[in-house]
Parts: sequence; C-alpha cells; structure tokens
Amino acid sequence: MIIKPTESELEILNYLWKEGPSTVRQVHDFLSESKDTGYTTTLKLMQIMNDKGLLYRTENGRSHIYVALLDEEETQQNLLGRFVESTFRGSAARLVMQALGNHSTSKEELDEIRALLNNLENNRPS
Amino acid sequence: MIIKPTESELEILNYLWKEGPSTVRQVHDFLSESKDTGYTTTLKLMQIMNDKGLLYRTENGRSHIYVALLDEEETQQNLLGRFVESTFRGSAARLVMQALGNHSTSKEELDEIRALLNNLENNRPS
DNA sequence: ATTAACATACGAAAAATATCGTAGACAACG
DNA sequence: CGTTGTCTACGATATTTTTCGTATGTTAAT
Repeated sequence: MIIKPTESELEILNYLWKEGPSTVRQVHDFLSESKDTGYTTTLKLMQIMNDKGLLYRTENGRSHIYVALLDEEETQQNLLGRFVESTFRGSAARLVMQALGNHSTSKEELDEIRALLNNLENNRPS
Repeated sequence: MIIKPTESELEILNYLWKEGPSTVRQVHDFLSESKDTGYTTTLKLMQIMNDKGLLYRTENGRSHIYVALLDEEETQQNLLGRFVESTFRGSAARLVMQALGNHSTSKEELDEIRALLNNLENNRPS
C-alpha cells in the first residue's frame, strides 16, 4: 500500500510515532505550540486519518486514543524516494551532499555516516 | 524570498534547470511522457509561474521562451530544509543514512561523499 | 482564400486539503 | 439542578492546486 500522507497528516504521525498512543487533545496541544489552528481542525484531521486507515483508535471513556498504523521507517523511506525524485531528479548522492553541507551535524553522526559508507563500499556488488 | 513551488511547478522547474530556456511545447512534451495531462494545463501552469515570478519569458515569434528565475541549489536547499524538518523531525543525519542505505549509489558518488565528510570533520568549529 | 496546425489568454470547474462552527453527550462542580 | 468544560460528530466553507474548454490570433500549406 503506497500512501502519501499530507503535510498536516505527517505532523500528526510524527507526534504519534514519537510519543506513542495519544488523544486528540495531546496532539493538538503539541501542534498548537507551533501552529495556529483550532481544536476541531486537529480532531477532524485525525478522524479523517482514521477513516483512511492511517490511524487506529480505541475508546477511552468519552475520548479516543489514537495510534499510528503506518510504519515510521517505511513511510519515511517512501517519502524520501519521492522527494529525491522530485527535488533532486533522482540523485540521492546530491541530496546527501546538500544535506551534509548545510545542516550542522555532530561528529558522532558524521562518524556513523562514514561507517555506513565504508560498509556500503565493501558490500558493493562489484 | 522564501518560495515553495508546488509539486507540478517543481516538475517544470526541473526541466528548465536541466534543459535551459524552453517553450511550453518542449516542457509539455517531456512532462507528458510520464504524466497524462493536456497542453493547456502545462501552459496555464507556466503562465501562473510567470505571474508569480518563478519564471521569466520572452517573446519568440508566436510563442514564448521561458526561463527559471529561481536558483536551483537555493531552491533545493529550501525544500530540503522543510523536508528534513517534516519527515525526519530535523535530523539530517537520519535522512542521509536512509538515503544512502536504500538507494543505489555509485562508487564515485560514495567517494565524493566521503571526501565531503572528511572535509567537514576537519573544518569543524571546536 | 480556405483549412489545418499550433500559439496564447483566460475564465471556470474539479480535486485535494485544511479550517471551522455548531450541535449533542456526558461528567464534574457549584 | 443548572452551569461549565471537554468530548465527538459532521456539515459547510475556505484555500490551494490542478485541469480543462473555448475564444482568438497567426502561420503555412493546399
């Protein structure tokens, strides 16, 4: 199943991935720190996501608890693929270079990446 | 000026960045290889982009020649920033790892990236 | 000169997303 | 009990993006 969560949906998914099962209230409180939008907007979005099968919910008293049904890594991989395609015309290398060049990345992270690089190169199919 | 070209606009920009100044016909012929959309749709999009200031055009007989006014790298940088934020919650390193891990990248490209890494590490502040 | 091919202009509709208001339920509290 | 606060449901509207039809002009060939 190839799904493309919208921008807003992704914000919600990110919260759920990070914080685990949550109520609309929790999601909304978090989102509204950086966004100026009403409670019912978040509610409606999550209801729609539930209808679409992006979220699953269980009753909890008079409110609901929502869980992300999409796998985080898989979704990121999906979106990344599209993004590389649409923004870097398919060149992952160019994306990586721009990403490294312009974001501050810690030494530890750089080392991790280097390790990954070596790994890739060694296991390269000739 | 922070601009966010839409998906369709980006397709057009990509063509213009790659092929240089072009007519609507050229852009459309290319796009319609992978997309099923009418000529006037592409035309309208490019007219709108012209109005928005994303493109510039000059007369050429009875047709127009369009040029991208946005800088390619700058735009990519912009979009990349948003993308890292929205999809990887700000972690460029995680994005890079996923990108390298799942896309086939040539040895040459990997070497280039490695060189960049070394460079970054040496010029690291503190 | 008439027709066919191809251009732009532009209004308008369709489609996809996002936002909100209002109604109805229900619990807690004075 | 009645008021207040907090839920969900859900229709309706707003906004953004995409798509297209039609009018109109211009060139080129028959």
